[in-house]
Amino acid sequence: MVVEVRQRQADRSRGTRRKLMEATVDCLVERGWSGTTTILVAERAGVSRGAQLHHFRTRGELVAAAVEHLGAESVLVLKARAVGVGRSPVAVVGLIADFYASDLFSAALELWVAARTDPELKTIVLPLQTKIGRETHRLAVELLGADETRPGVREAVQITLDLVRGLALANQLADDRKRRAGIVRHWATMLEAALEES
Amino acid sequence: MVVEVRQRQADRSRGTRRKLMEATVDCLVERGWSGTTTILVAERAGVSRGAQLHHFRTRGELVAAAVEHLGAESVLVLKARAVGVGRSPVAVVGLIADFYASDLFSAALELWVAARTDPELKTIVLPLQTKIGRETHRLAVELLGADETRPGVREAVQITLDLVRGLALANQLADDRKRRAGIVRHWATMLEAALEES
DNA sequence: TAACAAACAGTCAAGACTGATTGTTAGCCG
DNA sequence: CGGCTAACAATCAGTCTTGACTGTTTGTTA
Repeated sequence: MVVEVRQRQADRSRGTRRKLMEATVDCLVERGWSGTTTILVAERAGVSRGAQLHHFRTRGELVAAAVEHLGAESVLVLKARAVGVGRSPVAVVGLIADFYASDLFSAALELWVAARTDPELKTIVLPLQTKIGRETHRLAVELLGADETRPGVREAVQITLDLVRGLALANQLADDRKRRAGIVRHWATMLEAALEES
Repeated sequence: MVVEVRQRQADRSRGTRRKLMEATVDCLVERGWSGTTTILVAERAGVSRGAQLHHFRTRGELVAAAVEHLGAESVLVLKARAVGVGRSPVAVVGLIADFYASDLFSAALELWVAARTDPELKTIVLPLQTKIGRETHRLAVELLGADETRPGVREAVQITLDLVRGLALANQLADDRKRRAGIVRHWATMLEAALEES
């Protein structure tokens, strides 16, 4: 019984933390970095301010946790979507481009930009960004079935990722889907050639 | 005499406004959007708070003016740098990529991201962004000596611009110059092929 | 069952930011 | 020379955000 109850408590605790972290991400998407206040997060999470402060003593702590959460979730989402996607360059580039056009990226972008001028945030975001960047690269290589030992292939994959980030940027202020699709298609063709080139 | 003095006054007024707008851009670069407070801007500009409020009654007014100023300056800077640059794709792509890696872009990015969740700012930034995007595209076409009537050329130029924006993003948190140079070189080769392809 | 710990709720004071109000100076006009 | 206006200065009140503090409920251990 003792163990069970402890489990129940731990579960609840974890649930509350999760709700807070997810509410933080939601706020980032809806209100942006400066609009993400602790009060708003608590309200959105349906958690009292006291409970919030119990779990995350400062805004920094909350954000740090949210960043980690966001990073983990991003990778998961991307991998999940990758299941069942064709291996053709168009499909793969489209997949990644669409992912970068999602709300998750908007939230990440808010953190990214804020981290530039916020040292505390930077120490959290920078290493995570590096890690996610690497993982995304690896996933792209895998999905494309690319052979990185061949000359130019590694660069082509890098171009793909930098390009989709640029496209994602253009998508922040207005719906850029149509233009994006055209560019994705065009780049996919070039990428295919680069991958197959002997 | 009357006219002269009026002129002197008008000059001073314009100078103060300019100082305020430039200080706003500086603050954006150094402190980010939420760190750009009216007080800080006034201090940086060496202008009293009263004078500031005299010229720009609200924060919104100040920012709107700064955005316009930034836009105009960006185009000028880019065009100025373009003078005397070789017409080879490597040189042109490098030029644009370096420009997007400058402080001016950091400031623009702050506004860009903030505008996503700030309707007032959005109404200012969006049209200007469209305009600058078009001008940059035109400039790139001109510098590259590209013939947009040929198939794929327009898309190749668009890819170039979206790519450099993606690269600029990666450059925000850490100095990415080395990696960027490699990608620029690689893409320039692909671009050259795309432009010359009959 | 009594002592204790963890989760949670509500209140409050300090500090920051914005914008409004009031006062001052320089130069023109009649 | 006195009134008048534009530019500028200084102060102040209201609002928002943060995090500290105190109290309450629920669960745990001896």
